[in-house]
Amino acid sequence: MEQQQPLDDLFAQRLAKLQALRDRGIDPYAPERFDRTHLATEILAQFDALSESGETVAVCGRIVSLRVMGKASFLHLEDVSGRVQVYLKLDAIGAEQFALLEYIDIGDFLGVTGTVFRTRTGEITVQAARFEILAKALRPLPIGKQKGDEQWYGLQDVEQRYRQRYLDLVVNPWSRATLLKRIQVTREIRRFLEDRGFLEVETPVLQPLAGGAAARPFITFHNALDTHLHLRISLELYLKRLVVGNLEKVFEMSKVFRNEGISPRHNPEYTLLEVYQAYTDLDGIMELTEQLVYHVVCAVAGGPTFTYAGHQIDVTPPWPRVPMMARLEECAGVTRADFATLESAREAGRRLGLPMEEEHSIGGIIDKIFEKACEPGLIQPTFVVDHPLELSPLAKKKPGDPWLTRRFEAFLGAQEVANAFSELNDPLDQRERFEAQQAMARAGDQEAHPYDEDFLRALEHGMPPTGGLGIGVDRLAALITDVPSLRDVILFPQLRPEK
RNA sequence: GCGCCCGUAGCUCAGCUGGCAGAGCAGCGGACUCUUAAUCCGUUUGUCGAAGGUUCGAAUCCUUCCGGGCGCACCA
Repeated sequence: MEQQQPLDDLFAQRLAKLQALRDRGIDPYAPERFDRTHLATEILAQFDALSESGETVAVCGRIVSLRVMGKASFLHLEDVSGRVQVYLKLDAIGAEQFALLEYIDIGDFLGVTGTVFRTRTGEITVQAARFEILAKALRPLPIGKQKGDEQWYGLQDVEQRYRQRYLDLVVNPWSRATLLKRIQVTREIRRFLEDRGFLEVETPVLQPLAGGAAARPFITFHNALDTHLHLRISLELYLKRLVVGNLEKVFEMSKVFRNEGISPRHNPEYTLLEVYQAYTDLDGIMELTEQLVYHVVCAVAGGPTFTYAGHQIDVTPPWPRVPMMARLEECAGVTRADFATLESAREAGRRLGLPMEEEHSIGGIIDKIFEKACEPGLIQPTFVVDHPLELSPLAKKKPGDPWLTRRFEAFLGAQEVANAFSELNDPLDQRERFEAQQAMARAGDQEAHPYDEDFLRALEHGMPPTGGLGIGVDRLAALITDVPSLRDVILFPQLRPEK
């Protein structure tokens, strides 16, 4: 802000233009509103009627191209809908306005009033009767030039695209389209759930204990309370408290925070959807999940199929259900007997060429083997069901087989997009699970679930049978939009701070 | 955290077996009243990511650091 470094030439030139405008009594930052009659694409769509009636239209937007000639000029204005060409002719706008063109640049905002016509070369164009500078840009817009589908120059630098996303949005239509689709994904999720009577709720981001998932939290400090607080890593435990409170059908779609590495598949803060429905079970949640994803894909992709990484993926329900252990035997040749003891489990992992030195839990080994051996093949939507108890401290045990739980993970494009279970509502069992997690924590597992006495108290007041669902919204959006990195569907992905 | 790759003008990029830092676009000046990658004439622009080293001489070679991308690890 207070930097006294000499401004570079481009900036100085534009400051001079700003001053020149002000010297003529025009302050580009003075206008507060411009009442447009049509968006750019509306001009194009309604051309016949507009040109026939000869009515006056008013359009506004950012200048994205500018071709100045001696006594006539063309430019393109871009607004939220698209682009429309504007024709400025000396005879039509007068010498005084025409002279102002000298102080206008690509990137400035302009409001134009005029009539609609078609140029000799066929482009629908607004011929200006007058124009108004609505705001000036002091820095250059790194916009490419465009002819048909081809694009020259533009903004390629990945870091700049993420740090200065506003430039990416102005300059790269494909990036804007992707991000708008991501916004559409969250909107359609809300619409789907609200239409089915789910209440959208907000629960604490700052929590005394961060539970509901296996992950390392961010820890912050509250001065007045003189206490450390954790940024939430999931939404689960507070939403279940609301089910205890008879809200029955709730969801939250909001940020959670995990203190882990950053990669194309991981952002430290990401958008998680969690849904809880009382009086339904895992199978009810499977149907809900299928219908939800089907609805979102149809709305965003225009039909039940989309392409991801070269695969055509069809999300039309129903999706196949496969038990986790059966799948493991199929693609890794391991059975439950291999997981009888920690040592035999490690041995099974080593047979498959996986490093096992760090592994200290059977569940962790099962998870790792599944991830390496089975996930790559799960391209079409698939429910993997019946996860081992050790991996699932918040899920009900499977009746008749307490080694397993009533849980599923939904895979799509070889990625886990949903995780759900019949929620454990037995407070005594839940207490035992927390104790087991505590033992794992003592054994060195930094991501073991914390012992949450307050949550147990809520369960002890009684929670109805409930099905719960979690969906990583960013990953779902990345799949539907066929982008390789989460950063492409997050407006401002996390980067190391500059300097 | 580890490994590999990248960083040159406002933008997109050449230059990299060491020898005067370049092109197109943007900008600036001029011509041009239907252009559209406007065209034509002229022209400016650099801490070559930073610091140090080798060398008569470094954008180029070496070291360290900063920032980014990808892979691995952790995870969703």
